[in-house]
Amino acid sequence: MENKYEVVEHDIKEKILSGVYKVNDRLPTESELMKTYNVSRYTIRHAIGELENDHYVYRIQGGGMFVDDWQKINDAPLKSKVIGVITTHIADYIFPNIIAGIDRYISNSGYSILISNTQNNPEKERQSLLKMMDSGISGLIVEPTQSALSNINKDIYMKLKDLGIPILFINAHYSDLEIPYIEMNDFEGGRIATDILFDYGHQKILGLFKIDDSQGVHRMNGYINSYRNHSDYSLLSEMIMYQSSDNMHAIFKRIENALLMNENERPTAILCYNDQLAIQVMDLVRSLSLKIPEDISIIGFDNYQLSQYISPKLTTIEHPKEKMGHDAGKMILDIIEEKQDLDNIIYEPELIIRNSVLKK
Amino acid sequence: MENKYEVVEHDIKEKILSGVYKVNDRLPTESELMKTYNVSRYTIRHAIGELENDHYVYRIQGGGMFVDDWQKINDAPLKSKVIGVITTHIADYIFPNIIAGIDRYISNSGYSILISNTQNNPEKERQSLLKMMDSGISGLIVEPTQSALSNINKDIYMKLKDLGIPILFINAHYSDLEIPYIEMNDFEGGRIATDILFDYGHQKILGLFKIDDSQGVHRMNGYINSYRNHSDYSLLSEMIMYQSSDNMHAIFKRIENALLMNENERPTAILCYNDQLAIQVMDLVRSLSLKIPEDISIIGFDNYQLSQYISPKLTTIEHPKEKMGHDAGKMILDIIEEKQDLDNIIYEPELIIRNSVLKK
DNA sequence: ATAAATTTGTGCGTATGTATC
DNA sequence: GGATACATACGCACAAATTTA
Repeated sequence: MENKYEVVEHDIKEKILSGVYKVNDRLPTESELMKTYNVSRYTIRHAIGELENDHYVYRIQGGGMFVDDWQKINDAPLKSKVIGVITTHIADYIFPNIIAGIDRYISNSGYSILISNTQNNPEKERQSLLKMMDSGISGLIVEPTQSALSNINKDIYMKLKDLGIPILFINAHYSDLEIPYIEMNDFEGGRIATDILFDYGHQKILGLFKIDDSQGVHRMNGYINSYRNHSDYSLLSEMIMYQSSDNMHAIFKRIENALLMNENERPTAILCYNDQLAIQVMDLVRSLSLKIPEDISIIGFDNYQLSQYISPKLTTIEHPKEKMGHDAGKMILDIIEEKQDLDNIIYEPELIIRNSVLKK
Repeated sequence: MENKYEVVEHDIKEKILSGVYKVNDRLPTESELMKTYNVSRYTIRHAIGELENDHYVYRIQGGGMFVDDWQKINDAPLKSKVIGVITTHIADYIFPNIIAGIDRYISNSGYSILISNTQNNPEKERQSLLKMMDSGISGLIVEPTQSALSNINKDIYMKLKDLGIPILFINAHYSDLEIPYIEMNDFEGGRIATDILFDYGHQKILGLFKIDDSQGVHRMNGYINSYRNHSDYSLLSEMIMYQSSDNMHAIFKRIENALLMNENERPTAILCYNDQLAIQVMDLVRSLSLKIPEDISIIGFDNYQLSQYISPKLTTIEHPKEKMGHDAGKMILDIIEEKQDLDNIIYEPELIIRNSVLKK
């Protein structure tokens, strides 16, 4: 049999849940409830006390009793309104802009960002994924680590899908997972960057590509495609591929060797995997007493903020950054709320012409 | 005054916490407690009821009252290993470096960062704090918003302290809260930056200060202090104070007017609140066909990454950024794990001399 | 195995304290 | 200041579960 206080408790709780009493509505006074249910004041207080513990009611001495924000408080531990974001770096390069774009969108819906970085290490990516899984996130945005290599964390991604946590990849994706993604058309970017160099009369174009992420591979393939359309030269001698695990000192030594060839043999332009590399290469070129762009033209990728402040200003391929973050935030919330997968987004590249390329 | 039931509650709770009553020990019966504390049964039941809600005690009808496994239950929500970080911006200026420094330290201990920004708006700071409170974070690092103005969120900070969530301020602190902080010695920074301009022979130094955060106020006071030591000129005509809510167009107009005075009257140097402002001011100076540093010398604050890439390279006061983040991460984990407050950290300023200041 | 004693749970009446309107 | 409403507190009675004789 239900106790008296339980009858009162359940009846009032039912009225709150069904909307008869809405959030911050004032409940009847204790005296009124005593008459309504024909019980003592103790019983009313006991019943309301239970509801107060469960955060359905709050009481103000002298003021009255009110309906608490039970939906928010009860949902909080389940639907924490947190989006996990895993990127290779947090503070460097274009990542702050991407993260800011995500934040700009999702914070309007009351979401926060739980951030973690992988430092380009798949083992760290794994640890980040496990942490995210424990943290009760509502969705996850990941920039894959070494996306061109085999994906050691497939099991975790599958597990997250099983748990009903939507995932979205940005910048690149693992081809063996059916997970939506937002990225650049990097192949096309590599192609048009190389095309413009050929159009400007360059014939030997050194390509520098990091090939453990798929951006680098696609950019390289675009470069190769353009090269095949414009030139008879063998590619191999004019392309340097590297992985993030490589000793960068040795890579720069190889670039230096290419630049130290005699004037007829050496490249007149360098296509760099990204702006970060391009800025380092510019320092190297200058240290060899070569001028940019008179002796060597340089193109980068991503339109890193610094690119327009260095001298000469760097010609580069645009990366949407903030917009990508914004779109990623929108897409992950759409998936969370509509529970439906949406189409991938691919941005077409756009060349930003500045002063690091010479028209011959 | 403490109510009777609170006296009983606290006394029993203290005995549980101190180990007089251990987990699953049987407590004295209600009758015994009535005699011990010389109160009614109602009061005993009220006291024990509170302890039951907080999971310090469980009761078995007919069986007795026992000590609950309070350590496990109370620690569970704290186990989230997440540090909240609230800053004015996420992607801009020096904040990515600070955040990266925090991450570098705390990720080694398995912690993640839950990030939120205030866009320099105290109301947004409030929302961020409330979100953090709901998210079960273990600690909180906050860069105060408009720290020189009255703090509308004191109640939330107090609540967080009550919940046992350690808080740490960086860059500035609210003076009406006893919460540890890590910041620059901004007064000294303002002083030495102004000193060097006087040492270099400048006599009229325009000071530009944002005064709704305490960094700006301290830098301004350092400037004033140096000015008093070096000059007879009235300060007021050579100092512009503004708040983030001000129309920056109007502020720049005032700077322009100061620069358009005839050569004997106009300032020969400008001390800028931070590098971000300094870079904008440099554009303004150039647009008036004045040369830096030949006509106008400029000093900023914070050693923003861009400062060494622009032309001329900006002379500025160092801001530790990554180190501050790192130290903040270490301090918040120390507080969490050792449960003891530590001393504040104040970094002494260091002048970085580049090319934006002329020795006259 | 049963009954009695013990202990907590439910419930009422009353009185006084204190915050709000 | 007065009326109202929630908070604390005491005493009593009976119910229900457990322990003990």
